[in-house]
Amino acid sequence: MAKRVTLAEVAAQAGVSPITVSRALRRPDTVQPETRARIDAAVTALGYVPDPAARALATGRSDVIGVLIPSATNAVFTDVLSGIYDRLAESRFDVQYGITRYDPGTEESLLGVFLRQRPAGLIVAGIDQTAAARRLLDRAGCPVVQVMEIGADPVDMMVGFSHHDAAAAATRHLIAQGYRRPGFLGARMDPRTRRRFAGFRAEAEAAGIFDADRCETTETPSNVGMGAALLRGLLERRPDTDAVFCNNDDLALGALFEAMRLGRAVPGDLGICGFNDLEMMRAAEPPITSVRTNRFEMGARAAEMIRARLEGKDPGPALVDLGSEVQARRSTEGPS
Amino acid sequence: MAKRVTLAEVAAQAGVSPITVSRALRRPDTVQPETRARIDAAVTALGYVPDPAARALATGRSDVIGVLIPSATNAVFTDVLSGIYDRLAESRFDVQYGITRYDPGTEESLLGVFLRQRPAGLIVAGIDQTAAARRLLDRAGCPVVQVMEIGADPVDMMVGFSHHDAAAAATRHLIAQGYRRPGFLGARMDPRTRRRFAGFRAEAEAAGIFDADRCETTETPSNVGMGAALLRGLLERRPDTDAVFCNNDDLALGALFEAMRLGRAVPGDLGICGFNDLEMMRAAEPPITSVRTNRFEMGARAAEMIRARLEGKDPGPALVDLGSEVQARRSTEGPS
DNA sequence: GGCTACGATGACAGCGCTATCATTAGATGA
DNA sequence: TCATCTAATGATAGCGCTGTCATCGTAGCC
Repeated sequence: MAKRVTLAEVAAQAGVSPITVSRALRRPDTVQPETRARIDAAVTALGYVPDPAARALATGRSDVIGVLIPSATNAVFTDVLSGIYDRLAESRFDVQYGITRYDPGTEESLLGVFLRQRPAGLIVAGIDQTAAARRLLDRAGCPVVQVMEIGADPVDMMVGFSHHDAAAAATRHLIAQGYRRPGFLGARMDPRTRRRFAGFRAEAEAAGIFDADRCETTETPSNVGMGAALLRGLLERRPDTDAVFCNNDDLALGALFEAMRLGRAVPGDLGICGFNDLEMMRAAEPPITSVRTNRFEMGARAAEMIRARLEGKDPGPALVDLGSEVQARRSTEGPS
Repeated sequence: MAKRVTLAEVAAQAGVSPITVSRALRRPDTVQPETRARIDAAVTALGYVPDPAARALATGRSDVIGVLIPSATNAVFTDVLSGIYDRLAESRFDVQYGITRYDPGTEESLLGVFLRQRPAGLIVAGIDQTAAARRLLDRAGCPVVQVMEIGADPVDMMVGFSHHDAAAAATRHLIAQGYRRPGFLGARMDPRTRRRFAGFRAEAEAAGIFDADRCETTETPSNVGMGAALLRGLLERRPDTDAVFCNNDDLALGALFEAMRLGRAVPGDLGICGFNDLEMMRAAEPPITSVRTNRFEMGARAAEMIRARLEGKDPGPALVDLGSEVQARRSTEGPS
């Protein structure tokens, strides 16, 4: 256990009072250059590092930025996390995160855990907090960014994109490519998934080709095997389905493998479109069309907005739409 | 900002002194049942939650368990993280994590960040710390668990498996299946990757079929597209290669897609074996052989060991080998 | 009955830092 | 020259909790 060096020891070494050291560290411009130099020398000589707990207690404020995400294994959220981390790594802030497991109740209680630490800022995924959680956020007393989505009535700031519109664009792409009997594969029907489904449905209905029987969904978590299972189920019921919009890329990959097993040519017999545009979509054979979302950027922007607010700079607009774009690839080149 | 309820207020409400409330909360068996009941009632009535910063300052110990992993997006580490999280979510401990980006220097400095918080415990990935980091860990003054690997000379506790042996087993499997000209694909040649390569090499040499020209590696990060590129490169140089052991599943998936593009039948013309056994391996077409490692369990055990130590229970053996096993699937059914 | 032993509770101080206000020295101007 | 102001620094107190020791009351024992 390295012995702790206190402010007072640094002060003694530098021949000033502790409070001056504190100031020199936090607002260097308020102490005379030569005093500061002496203090800096003492700090490095003794290897002083501030005690975050003591600071938190004295200021009633910690340097923790809390992040609430539904899952630690879903690539979508880990990409956002990376973005956050990237912009906070060199700062005085620490990231602490909580996993909600897609459960609003868990989110609510984790929010309590974070709040009692008086966090410097809060980043939460989505816009579907419970009423109680919403109330907690409203009174958080720190910058709050909702990520992943945009919607009306932000708690504070928001950076994301419209899942509805992104799914609608993907559906339009399928239709434009000539597919006329598109289906939908979805797992873990969380609020974002539902909005994507709504986007698919709206666009399919507008084209007069929506068929509820071509929508294969499950509440269980999403993975590649599930994509295969869902496609199999869908094709058993509606063998003439000529394309599928998959709620995410894992499902799309599973659908591709299942199509191979069933001897359905992609894209000739079956068009496949994913969502999120993970790296593997581009590398697949055939390469799979997907909807690119800017996940890393989302986290990065959220972190930047919080930092800007905390450092008194201009955080820019409170609502940032990062958009999305369909990455058209061979898997949706059109029916043969 | 929800106003903070202090211990003193709870004490007043319950008609006892603050210190008794403190005791009732931390070691309930040391206060009389009825006193405790009164205190509990006051706590719930006022919605009291302890201030972690004040506690940390008073005890010189925080409830933070620090986790150091190389990457937040690599499924391997997020699975470990999930395991840790799973066993700590309901406890008084908070997880705080740092990303080393596979850089020993970053690991060292992050270690400093954690240590100054006087963490309750530390979990670090791997056994390849710098000398300075090693020294810090030795003096950490808290339980330390190294995860992902096992090796000689643990800092404190260790839970993992032998990457060398796991790779050797996979290689033996390829040979047993009849492949005689196996190659190796590797990206991001970190220490674990190198040990896996060593395992492959040892086994191939033992069989008298090692060929350095069949080893295609790169220092750049691993992904599916890279798997495809590496296989292409390998086959250009050694077209008669009849199997590949891929350093991870992303590479294996990329290799599968590339084989499809090149018209090489898997497993007849080319056997493919991955590493980690991510879910998608089972769902692929053909299903891909891979080496199962117990990542979630690894995190879970690490967390349990730390908790046991902190709670004065028996943490069990300090070195836990979780092993690994080859999951044989169609992709290595043997050459045609 | 008087003593010890022990369990339950409380008083006090202090963890390391910072907010607040006070003080000092130096600069400015009539 | 003296009053006035400003910048730099210091003294004091306290953030909310817990370690340590003191105190009190009661059971147990001869």
